[in-house]
Order: sequence, then C-alpha cells, then structure tokens
Amino acid sequence: MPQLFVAPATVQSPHWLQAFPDARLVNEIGNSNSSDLVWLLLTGAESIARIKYLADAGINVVAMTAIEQTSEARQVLAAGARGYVHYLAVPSVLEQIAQSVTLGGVWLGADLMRQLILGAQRFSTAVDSASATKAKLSLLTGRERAVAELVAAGKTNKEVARALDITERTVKAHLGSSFEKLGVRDRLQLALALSS
Amino acid sequence: MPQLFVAPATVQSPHWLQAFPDARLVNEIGNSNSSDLVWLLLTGAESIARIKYLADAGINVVAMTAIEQTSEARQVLAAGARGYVHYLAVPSVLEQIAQSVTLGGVWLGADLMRQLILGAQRFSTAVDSASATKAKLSLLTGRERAVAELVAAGKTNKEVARALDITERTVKAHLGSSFEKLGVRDRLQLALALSS
DNA sequence: CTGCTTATTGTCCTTTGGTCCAATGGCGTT
DNA sequence: AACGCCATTGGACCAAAGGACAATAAGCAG
Repeated sequence: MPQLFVAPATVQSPHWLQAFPDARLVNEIGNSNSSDLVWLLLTGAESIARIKYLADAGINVVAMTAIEQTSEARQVLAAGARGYVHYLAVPSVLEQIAQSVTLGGVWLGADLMRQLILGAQRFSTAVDSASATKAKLSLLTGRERAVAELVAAGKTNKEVARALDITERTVKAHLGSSFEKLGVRDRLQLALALSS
Repeated sequence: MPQLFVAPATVQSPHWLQAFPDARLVNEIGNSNSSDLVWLLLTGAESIARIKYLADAGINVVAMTAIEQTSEARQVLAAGARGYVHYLAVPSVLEQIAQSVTLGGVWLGADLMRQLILGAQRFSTAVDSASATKAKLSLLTGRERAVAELVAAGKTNKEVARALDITERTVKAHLGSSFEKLGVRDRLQLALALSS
C-alpha cells in the first residue's frame, strides 16, 4: 500500500516522490483510493473535517501545512491526525514521519512540540492568559524592548535609530542582546517570536 | 558516538542493546561520557534537573519511564527532553525514536500525544486568521509562494535554496517579485504580511 | 509559430544586518 | 568605594540581503 498524497496539482513538492518513489499524488480523495497512510495538504476549514473522517475510519493521516502554526497543529491533532509537518519538508524527514506513524507514534517538529507543551502548561497552571509575547518581552530591558518592538514592526535599524534618537550602532547592540535572550538568530525570528 | 543509557543496574532492558549493539550503559552520568543521544531513566525529581542541564548543553535527551503519565511527559518535555517513552519499549520503537530525535523531531506515543493536545485545547482560543494570509498567497506563483512561506518561517536564503533544491540566486529572484506583488520592501515585512 | 508567463541562473554591486573587541558614564546595591 | 546592570557609542570586519541588467529554457494560449 503506497503512500497517498492529497494536494492541488499546483502545490506539490518533488520531495514526496523522492521519499516515496511509488507514492500516488491526487487532487482529491476518492473512494477507490486506499492507503495505510494519507498525506493531506491543509487547504481550509474543510480539511479538518476530512481528517476526522479518515481518522475515524482507522486511516493514518499526516497533515501538511504551508505555514506551521501552533493553533493549527492543535486542530489537526485533535481531529486525529498522526503528524503535522510543513509540506516542503525534506525526504528524510518525510520517511521519518512515515516510520513514526506506522509504529504508533505521532510526529511533530521540535519547536512546535515545545510550544504545544509550554502552551498546555501555561493554560493549565496560570491564572490569567498573559500572552507568550508579553512573557518574552519581560526578559528584555526597557531599551531592548523598544528596539525589538520597532524591529518586529518591520523597521530597519536606521529607522529605529531615528525613532529613538540613538545611533545605528546602539540599535545593533540592543538587538544583539535581545537575540541572545530570546534564543533567536536574527531580526526575522525575533519578529516571529514576538508575534506568536 | 554510541547511544548512552543512564539507569540503575537493577533496572535495565535487554532491548537497549538489541536496538543499539554498541550502546553504553552506565549508572550515573560522568564527565567522561559523551554522546549525541542520552537515554535517561526517570528516577525522581532530580531527573528533571538533569534533563534541563543536558538539554541546555545541546545534548539530545530521551526520558524513559516506568509508568507513562501525561503530567510526567509534560515535565520532561518542558525540561527539554526530545522524547518520552516506556523503558521497556521494543527495539524497533527505540530505533525509531533515535531517528526522530536526530532529525530534529520529538517522539511521543500516540495516546500520550492525544492527551496532551486535548488537554491544551480546552483552554486554547481556536482562532483562524489564515484567511487573509491565504488571500495574499494567491497573488504569488507556486514557486514564489514556496519561497515566501519558508522565508516567513524564519529561514535564510541559503536554507530555502537547500530546501527547494535551487540556487540562492533563484531564491532572491522569487523573493524580489514577491516583494513587489505584496508591496513590501524586505523579508521581514513579507513575514508580517503573511502572518497577519 | 508567436507571444506570454514562469522558472532558473549568472555577475556585479550596494546596502543592510550582525558580531567582536572594546570604552564611557549613570545608577542602585552591597 | 566597589560591584553589577544598563545605555550608549566607536571601529572593524564579515555575512546576508537585495537590486540592476541580464540570459536560457519550458509550457501554454492564441
């Protein structure tokens, strides 16, 4: 029973066939198709319902997404999906997922998993629903925070420098320490960290 | 670098050596021991601290337990463990976990995962702001979209090039036209546009 | 066939971003 | 006073990103 990939023809990755040479790629799931593992590209709200249906029928489903998001991961896993991964994942990861799932496991990327776990912990213990963003910002000093917020809004170092009336050099200094404190490597990941 | 199993001599499973013939089994972690993957049997509260310490040092840790529990899973994963499994797991599962972890994943049994997700979901705000994102993405060609999504996830041009098996130059070309179509000036603003 | 879109890559160049090794001054605590 | 944290800046250096000005090739509509 080969792998079955369900996705619009316009959105397909060559990695799929590289990982599984005898995989079948279809636009829609039909009755005639049978497989032990279905890879379903998330296209909208109806994708969740489809996952539920397939999972209830005892079929292993791995949801593929264009943009990995914690909330989406929750939805698909709650619907019964056994995996959640970016649709452009490299073949080695795809093979890995297939093995995990057929062995009774569930696959998630490390970052995503961490967020799910931490998220669960936060909600189950915390009193209020202070956002993760605020928590991360509290790690920064006042000036670092000001710089980080402007950068996360899409400003360049030069613009931030003008806005705060400091030199570009100082902007870089604050940014560098913010990177370290938040565990990111550049301004884009910082923006993602502050907007999650 | 062979696998390293840390557990009291009285509690060891033959499956460990069956899965990894050259694994080393020790009672306690010493300084001389180095490995890319450490399997740590949970013995008490101090095990959590040890996981934190190892994880911070960049070492992959899989926690092994005598009784699988959701709360315990949460703790070890939050501490940085990359896997959580019963210490008597069969060799095929152990091998599977090793692969998952070295590939950047996290391993959990399906049932456990389900519980973690469902537990978190009760509190989560099931919002779906994916509609605006999808609309903007429809302005881009297939390839442009693929590049844009990876960039919006925090990848560098080099990483995107590797993922899509194209040159960095081509990544820049797709990015440039995406900037124009979406009316942004750089990758960070593109990320913001796609995540709004 | 012709024109159009898409995908791909090249070279050269400028700008921007990020790090390293510093130094100075303020401010609060021990 | 001494120490630590914070904010600020300099200079040098290197890596990454992005634009200018291209070319080649495949596929598709007319």
